[in-house]
Amino acid sequence: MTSVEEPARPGERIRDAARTRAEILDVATQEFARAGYDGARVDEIAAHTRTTKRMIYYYFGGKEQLFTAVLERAYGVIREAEQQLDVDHLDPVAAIRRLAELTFDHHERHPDFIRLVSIENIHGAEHIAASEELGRMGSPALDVIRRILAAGQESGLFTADVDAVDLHAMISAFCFFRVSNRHTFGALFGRDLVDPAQREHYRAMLGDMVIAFLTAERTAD
Amino acid sequence: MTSVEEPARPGERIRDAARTRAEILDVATQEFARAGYDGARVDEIAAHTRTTKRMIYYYFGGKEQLFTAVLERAYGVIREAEQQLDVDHLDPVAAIRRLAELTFDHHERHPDFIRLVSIENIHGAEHIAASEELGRMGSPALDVIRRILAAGQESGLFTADVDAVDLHAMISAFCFFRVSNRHTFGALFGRDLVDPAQREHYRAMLGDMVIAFLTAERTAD
DNA sequence: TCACTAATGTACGAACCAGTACGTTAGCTA
DNA sequence: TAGCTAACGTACTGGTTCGTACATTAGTGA
Repeated sequence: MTSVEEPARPGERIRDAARTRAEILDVATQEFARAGYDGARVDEIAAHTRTTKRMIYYYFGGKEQLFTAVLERAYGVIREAEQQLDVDHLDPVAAIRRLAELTFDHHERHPDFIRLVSIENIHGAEHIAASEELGRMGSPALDVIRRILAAGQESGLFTADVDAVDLHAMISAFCFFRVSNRHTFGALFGRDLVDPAQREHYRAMLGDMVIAFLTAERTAD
Repeated sequence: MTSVEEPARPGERIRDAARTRAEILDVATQEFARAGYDGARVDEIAAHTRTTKRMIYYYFGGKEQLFTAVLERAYGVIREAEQQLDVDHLDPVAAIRRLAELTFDHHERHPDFIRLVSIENIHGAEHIAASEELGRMGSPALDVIRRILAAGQESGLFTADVDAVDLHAMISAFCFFRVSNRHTFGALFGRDLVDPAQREHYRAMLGDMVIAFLTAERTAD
């Protein structure tokens, strides 16, 4: 995230709206991800900031809107990563694998994002619904998938006639679950899905799974 | 769940420890699944019960232990379903598909269970760790998968040499995500993954995916 | 340089909420 | 049938937590 670090001279009151706002967002992201929406404490967020609780209400209006802003930024980050993806020079099989790995890597690097999304789902995605920004912005990943699928299906490489949204769900499911359910899965089955030593194993497994699905001979249709 | 419905004659105080305990568990399951751990209100649980808050503390000790008891029962339900599964008469391919469908069906029928597990993950699976019962009981599904995999790999039908835990993770990921992330996914991509009209579609997709993965020709090894 | 406003800080209130002290009664058993 | 205990109810408390009223100052534009 875009953490702001400025040498705060003690006793001096420096005014910087953008910095204060950004700092609140940074800390709020951590706190919400740590404890969930209701478990998060506004006072705790303020305490980890160089400003006071008053500023949270000044800039965001309330806990609810703060969480929405946190979500907006977190989704913005993954969208940026997706936009940077360039797979037009790859053949469909390699392109799909690359895309899947991007999702895999992003989810692994941003467990806070995963937690925020889990939390938002517990609350019925009401903050996304309340956010204009989140409704507006589409998904670059979906566009990429659409193009790869079209190419793969046209060339006959891909036998499955899935649509982009479903394929995105399949990829996301694997990547998301690995991080989101790490703790219960580990406690129940004694295997840490996010163990760094197993990282390449699962990354390959995801690619193999998606490619196998897309290229399998259909027995009967 | 095992809801208990007894005609409560008004003004009369009927004593039934088992019924009271079960009723608290029923209501607590709903309340925790609805609002998350910190969002859930002990008073609210009590209010939807024919008894009082005092009884929650009498039987369970506290909010924390109540949530643990709720989790224990929820996991018990899926374990029972898994134990009923009999796939020994099926060939490996059909057997794996049947097992995947069992998970699919259970997750779809028990969204509360999914929410509880999501909530438990937000809290680092600390309640599972604190529960003797949950640590003790293994997973019948894993045993089944192990047997099917062994048969499939021996007969040469399965080319992938996955292990049971990983395959279980793959199946669970798809089934879990579909329910757990229903709201954010729906809000962002405009597709309801739990739409009844799409049920068979996703159920087949899951089976196709798993079978394709297990039976794909490996290009290089 | 003066005045105005955006930005910030302090102190507090009102509601909420987990947990408990204390009192009561149903139903079993000796 | 007496008495004992498991099962239950009422009423309250102490701490917490979101939110705000009110006061203050930094920086900017006229």
